[in-house]
Amino acid sequence: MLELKNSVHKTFALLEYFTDQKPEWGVTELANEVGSNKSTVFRFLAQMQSIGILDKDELTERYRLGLKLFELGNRVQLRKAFIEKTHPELVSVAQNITETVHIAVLKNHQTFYIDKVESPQGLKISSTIGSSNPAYATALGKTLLAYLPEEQQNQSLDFIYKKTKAVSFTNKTITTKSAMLEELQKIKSSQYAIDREEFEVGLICVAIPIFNQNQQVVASLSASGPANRFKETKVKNYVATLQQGALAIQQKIGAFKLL
Amino acid sequence: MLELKNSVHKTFALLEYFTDQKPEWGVTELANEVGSNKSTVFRFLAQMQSIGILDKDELTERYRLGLKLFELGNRVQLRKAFIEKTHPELVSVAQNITETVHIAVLKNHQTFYIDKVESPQGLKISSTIGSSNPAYATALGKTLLAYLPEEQQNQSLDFIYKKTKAVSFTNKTITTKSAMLEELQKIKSSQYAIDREEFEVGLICVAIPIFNQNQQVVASLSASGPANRFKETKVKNYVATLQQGALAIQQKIGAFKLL
DNA sequence: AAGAGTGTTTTATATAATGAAACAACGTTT
DNA sequence: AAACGTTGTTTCATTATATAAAACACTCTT
Repeated sequence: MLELKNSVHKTFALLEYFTDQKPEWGVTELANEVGSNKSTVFRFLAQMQSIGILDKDELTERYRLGLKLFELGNRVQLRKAFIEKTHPELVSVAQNITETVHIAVLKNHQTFYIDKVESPQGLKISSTIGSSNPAYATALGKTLLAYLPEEQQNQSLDFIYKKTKAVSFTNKTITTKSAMLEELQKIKSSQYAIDREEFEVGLICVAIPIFNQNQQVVASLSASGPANRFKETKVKNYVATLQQGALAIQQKIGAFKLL
Repeated sequence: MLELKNSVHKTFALLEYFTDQKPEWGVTELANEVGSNKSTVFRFLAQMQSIGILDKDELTERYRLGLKLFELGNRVQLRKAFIEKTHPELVSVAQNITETVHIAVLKNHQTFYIDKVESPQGLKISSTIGSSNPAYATALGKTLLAYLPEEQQNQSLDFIYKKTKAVSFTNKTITTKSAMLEELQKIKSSQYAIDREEFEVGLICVAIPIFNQNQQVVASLSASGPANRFKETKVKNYVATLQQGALAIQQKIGAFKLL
């Protein structure tokens, strides 16, 4: 707060504190957290409340993200142009596979979840649209990396393995650039990626690339669920269904430019 | 711009210009539109771009809403707590009826669309999640008004018909408070609302209230489509299906507090 | 080669943001 | 019931940031 130069940064820095884990904040509470003055934080929150960006809970007197933000988020062209076209395909793939289906893009070297359709089954993966996971530890991310132009791919891998530290989430996580390069080759030859508990123990994910008209990867489509439901034979069927879905999506999006 | 007191207002006022109709803006263009200085607008846009709230198109050099905003919008608890629970029900209702299904709440005396599932048929209604329509001209809005506590209902109707001017969208639009009061009575006795071309010629919409545990209306569920597909007999079936869906949703949301 | 558009940077000036302190309105504790 | 410890909110002199005109850099068009 203190160090941030301008109000735009401050405004959105404050909004960042409203997470799924902590969706509600009081004035004093938030001021202590950000290390800023009570009255300063109060002004920001009150100003955002007055235009609907924040709501104030009448009972608890605490602030939370408001409908205006929801409205703005839904105006983002990504959602309008992309999700509205692709969502029905996710639904039909999910019905076919009966596992949770995700569609994601690469953003800042991370897997950025754009949309999902949840498995009808009780045991399923919980994820958040609009959030990110490390690309090197998910099938979606590996797919997106695999089909990147060589130069870009190299930049991404250097960022992941050189500039930052690739954390080991499980003992199966791929933690070196050379191992990942090998893996990406495999993915390209088999046309799909699989993540066998590389991110979370017990979780398996299968992913397929989605190309635009110019044969560039723009997104990735996946099915994920508990390990016991992803036996070899089933995976083959899943891949086939995902490929059908990816094809249908490609035809719908045409030359769509994502980022 | 000139008149706005603080940066928070200015920031979001600028974002408001990025609509579905005009999703991309150049610096000079936007500065002229808002009647403000070029360099001031530039700073705001550049600052928002630096944190991902805006993206700059590499080719056109123009700004548009960015992924960060999409991310923030998806964090709004409304979406997380409400839509994720209710969406599957919308899907099954839509499959049953084969028309576009909407769920909406009342916000600032308007019908605020939270979620939708589109009709598989070619001819269908296009609407935008996160946008609003006048409550007095839609079945969704009329349902939401009908079940409001008397005092609140009166306030809303006064706002709609006294403080502001109720526009006539078609010759069937209800444009007086007394006529609307009558209509709301009808809705309460029949348990559903219908909009026969009151908002748009050729468009019919049927809506059902959704109550929380305390018997308060929290949302409304609707099916809408072209007039020729909404004959009397079909409407009865639609209402029955919608009521089933509303019931299922009510059980899922419990005491959920919306606004 | 000049002109008319862009987006961007610079700068003195004007304006808004800041934070300590005081206040109000709660519960809780003494 | 009075004192205390919490909240959220308001005030105001001080400080720092936002502002807009002008200049600049760049890309098309003429």
